[in-house]
Amino acid sequence: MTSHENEDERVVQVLAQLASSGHRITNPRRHIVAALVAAGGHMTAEEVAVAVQAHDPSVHLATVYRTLETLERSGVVIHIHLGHGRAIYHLADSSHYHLYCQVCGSVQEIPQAALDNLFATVARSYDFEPSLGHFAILGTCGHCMARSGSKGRNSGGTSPESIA
Amino acid sequence: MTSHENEDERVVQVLAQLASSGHRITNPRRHIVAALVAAGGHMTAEEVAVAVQAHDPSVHLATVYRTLETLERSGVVIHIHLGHGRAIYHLADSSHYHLYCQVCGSVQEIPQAALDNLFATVARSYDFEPSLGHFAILGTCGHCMARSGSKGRNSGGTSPESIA
DNA sequence: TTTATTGCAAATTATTTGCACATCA
DNA sequence: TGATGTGCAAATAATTTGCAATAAA
Repeated sequence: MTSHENEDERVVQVLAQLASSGHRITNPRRHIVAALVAAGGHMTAEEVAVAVQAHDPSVHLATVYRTLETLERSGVVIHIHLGHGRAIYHLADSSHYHLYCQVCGSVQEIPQAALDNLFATVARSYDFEPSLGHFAILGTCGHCMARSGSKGRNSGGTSPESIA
Repeated sequence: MTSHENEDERVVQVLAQLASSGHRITNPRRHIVAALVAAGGHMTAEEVAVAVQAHDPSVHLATVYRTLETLERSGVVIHIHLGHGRAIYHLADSSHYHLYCQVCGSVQEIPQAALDNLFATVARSYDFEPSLGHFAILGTCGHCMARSGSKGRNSGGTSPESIA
């Protein structure tokens, strides 16, 4: 029950920040924030809708999209793209990047600092400021790598035979 | 005119590879390949269609999509996602990553080798094999960076105040 | 000939929008 | 009360698919 209380607290926090951004606190918004907090992570808009509708079936998917956008503009939610059109949303508590396994669909988070060097290199060498924050890094996780007999089907060719 | 001849040659090469993959050489396919070669780079499916239709208006967008997929399966074309749903296609001649400026929409290519070391590090640390090949690295190019008075609106937070 | 390809229209998927009604501050 | 938010249905945008007609090998 303690985690439950923590969750409730977090919900209140988020709603407070929403309110302080000049937005109203409504029932759909309460449910949507609660769903995000409960999931503790990555959800598609539709997954949010399903979770919310378990509590209140009248909440419409369009409202979920609009609320998610509002939450994002208020800085409490972030969305990233996993590739083929679908976006996933999560609370903006920690700054991290996402490693998305194209094989099993798992999402691993890595601290932003992990890629600082990479970004610095790109910025320096190519006069370009990367912002992977809203984008996942696609690839294959170790699990799937092992399963497929070290024969990664990775669509790019990160493999040895890079033609450079 | 020399570059024209080179282009023609390249078109023949690509069509040959397509044929050797067991596919038929048709008029739409000739035009589509020619468009990709002429553009020398990144095009959306619709841009390809427009270019093709300048030569033969009867070629349908659906055919462009199907041909692009066929070309990709034959290994002569690659597509990457720039973010919001749109995919871009290009010939698979050189292995490179794409730096996509979210502000002006420009795409800069960087050789794959440039980031290999860094990615290898990620792979080692997180047991994950990235394949940015089919994905662009989003961010802001130097131009737009300067234009916006060093006040990057980059959605992630690549900025100093990383919360780690 | 006979199987791959094409054109066209209709279907999908993910998301957005117009609008009249409901509701929060 | 009066602006903000909501449900619903319809609109988009990008891409895919069924199918009968067409063309390559």
